[in-house]
Amino acid sequence: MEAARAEPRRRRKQARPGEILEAAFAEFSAAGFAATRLEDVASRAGITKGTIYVYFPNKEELFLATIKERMRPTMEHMEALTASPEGGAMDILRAHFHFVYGRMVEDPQGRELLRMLVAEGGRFPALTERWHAEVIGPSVEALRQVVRYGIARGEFHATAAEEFPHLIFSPVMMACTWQTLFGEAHALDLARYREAHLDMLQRSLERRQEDGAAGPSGQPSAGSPSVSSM
Amino acid sequence: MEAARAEPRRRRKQARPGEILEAAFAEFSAAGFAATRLEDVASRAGITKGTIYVYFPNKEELFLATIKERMRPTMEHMEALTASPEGGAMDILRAHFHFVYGRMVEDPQGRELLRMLVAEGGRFPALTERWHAEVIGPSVEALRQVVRYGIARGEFHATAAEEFPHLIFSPVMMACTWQTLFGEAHALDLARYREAHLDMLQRSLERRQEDGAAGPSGQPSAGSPSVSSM
DNA sequence: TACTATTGACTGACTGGTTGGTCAATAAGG
DNA sequence: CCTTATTGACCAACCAGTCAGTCAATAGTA
Repeated sequence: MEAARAEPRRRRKQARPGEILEAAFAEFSAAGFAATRLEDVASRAGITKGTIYVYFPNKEELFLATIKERMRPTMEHMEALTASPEGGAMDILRAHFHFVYGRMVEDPQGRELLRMLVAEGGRFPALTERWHAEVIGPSVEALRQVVRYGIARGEFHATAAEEFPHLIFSPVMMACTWQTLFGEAHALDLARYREAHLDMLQRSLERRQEDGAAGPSGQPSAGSPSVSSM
Repeated sequence: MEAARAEPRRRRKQARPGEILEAAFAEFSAAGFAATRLEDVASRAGITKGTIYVYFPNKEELFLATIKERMRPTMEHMEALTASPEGGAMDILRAHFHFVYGRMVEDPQGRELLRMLVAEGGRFPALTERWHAEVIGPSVEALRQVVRYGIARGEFHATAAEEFPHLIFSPVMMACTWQTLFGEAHALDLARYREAHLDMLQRSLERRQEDGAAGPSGQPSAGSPSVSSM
């Protein structure tokens, strides 16, 4: 434990918080908030317990910081998705879910994040609210915009998915949870699953003859209308 | 603690285990396994900690018993669903999901059960495996049978939902989780949500002209994408 | 009916181990 | 030297699990 101290001591101050957060994420996601021992977090980060308290005031704040750290990249993607759409609505969904599957389902840390938020949500209402406000809410709203856009341009029919975009997102959540819980023994073939998801989506959203014409102009094949609202 | 001893002391032996399980469910679901104190379980059940150990060997077994107790009714429904189907496949799905929404989404205890299994699954692999073996696995398989039945009778097209019935179930899970986490501040309108779910399902499963014939004889026409079983 | 003996569900004080959090001492720059 | 990041021994609280003892309800006796 005393060997391999090549790092200059002063510079560690920069790196420590990140190292601690990384170790904390691993420990928290393995054992949950209550059952995680700070001594284990410390030893995983290559330090001792006391040092954690130099950078974080207590266990709870460490936990919150850990979650926030992992939430950031997904939050950034959400902003991009909300930007004004162009091209086929189904293509936008395809691209979006490609990112989401990569980020949340295939990446074990993404899955763990979801699991932790579900598991500990009850004890950290502020965290849950923040998650909703900054990730989930915008995500639902962005999907709703895409669906609206698809309806407006005559690509989609007037689907209930406009009211409940949750429906088109839910298979992602299912896959996350499934892989986390049963992945060891009963793993899903994620590539095929994702394609199946998108196929179902297309079939349930696309407009057909019997749906009649849709769109503000009344002409389905008109140019792409903008979705500037909100 | 000494007043109100109307109950005959001897007869309590019958009722105690059930009372303890009920109290334990409330406490475990509120705080999680690790953070739950047996003293709180006891006082909620109107007894003291020692009495718990008369009926359960330790905290872990109490937890397992609590979960198993709540899992039983759903397990029984699964067996019914697996019975040989008749009538419209979509009608069967409708009836099934009616039960499932009532049992898992609208009932707070049903939601809590799911949340607990997700939250503590990592620390109780045996429980997770049992849940998969007795509830989830059969449920997926039963849904698959219904989809297959629908395809065979020409009601559904050759859908990828045959390989991944998870897709048609996933909105239930989403609703459970959503209500548990955000239900306080951002509740879903469950009646509308369920109808939206079923509408989407119907649209994505039903056979259309361009899918070609796929009658009870089981001969899919050329060109129709066949989903190889398993 | 009255009195006593026995039972066993229940209690609650106790223990042994664990862990969040503290802080004086230490060691590594500069 | 002085500064400061880090340590690790330490404390106090907490809690799962134990067990000797209590007492209400019954069974037995006369």
